[in-house]
Amino acid sequence: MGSAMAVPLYQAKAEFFRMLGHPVRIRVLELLGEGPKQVRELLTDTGVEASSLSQQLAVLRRAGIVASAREGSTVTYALAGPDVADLMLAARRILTEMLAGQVELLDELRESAVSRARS
Amino acid sequence: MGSAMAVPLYQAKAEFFRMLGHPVRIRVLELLGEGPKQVRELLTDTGVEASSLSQQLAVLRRAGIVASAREGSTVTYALAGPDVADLMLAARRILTEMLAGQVELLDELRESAVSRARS
DNA sequence: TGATGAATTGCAGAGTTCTTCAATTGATCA
DNA sequence: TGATCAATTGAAGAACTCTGCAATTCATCA
Repeated sequence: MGSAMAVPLYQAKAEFFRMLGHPVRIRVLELLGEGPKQVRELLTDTGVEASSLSQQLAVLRRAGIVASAREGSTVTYALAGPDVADLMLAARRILTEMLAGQVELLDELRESAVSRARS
Repeated sequence: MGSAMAVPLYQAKAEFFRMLGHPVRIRVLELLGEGPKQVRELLTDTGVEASSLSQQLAVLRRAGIVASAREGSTVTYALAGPDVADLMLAARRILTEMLAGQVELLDELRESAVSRARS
């Protein structure tokens, strides 16, 4: 404990969320939530360029949120720990609520736009 | 339901996380978790430039995660709904676990670096 | 060994986000 | 009204991220 260069917690949090902030990375994490997957599977499931996927996998690897293992000529990825799966579930739950909230908000906005138009 | 231009869910998620991915925005959300705050309070608590804070508040506002209300010459911000507070709590919990995991991972890395150095 | 397939890395250009300065809006009060 | 404080907006440059091409690594197998 007590490193020479402690990163403030709020900054670590921000970096963590930023790391999650990319559609391909989200998809990969959700796919890995189902279980370990080979890169070829991730490739076909996401439909992105091989090198582009690799770049995003590298981001997740550097963050320590996934782990890769070479098996012969193929590479398999998996979530780095059970917490990560929990995290993805929590995020999904939270986001579903959030998006529901946004829909309501949208309705409100629509409503007030209408009343503004009427006046 | 069923808008003309539905955004894929994983993209909405990515945007949401990206929106969280900034140290000042994280700090603001945590401060607002304690209760509504005036901009002046946020200013002194975060210590950033006024215009910089305003920019970040605008990001949170556009995302619909905070709400602002003018009261005389000052403006007060609050979390836009109870889900948001839950979200922040969940994120904190998750991240604490994650960071603990990272420390372990770091220990492992240190360990393997040492054994590599030995061989 | 060389040819092939799987995955990664390096890199350049396009695009996005951050910060800061200056200008603006809105409210208060002498 | 004009002076002042609070907060926001606009805009420009620096910094960062993303994509896709080309080159590379690593393993397999004829």
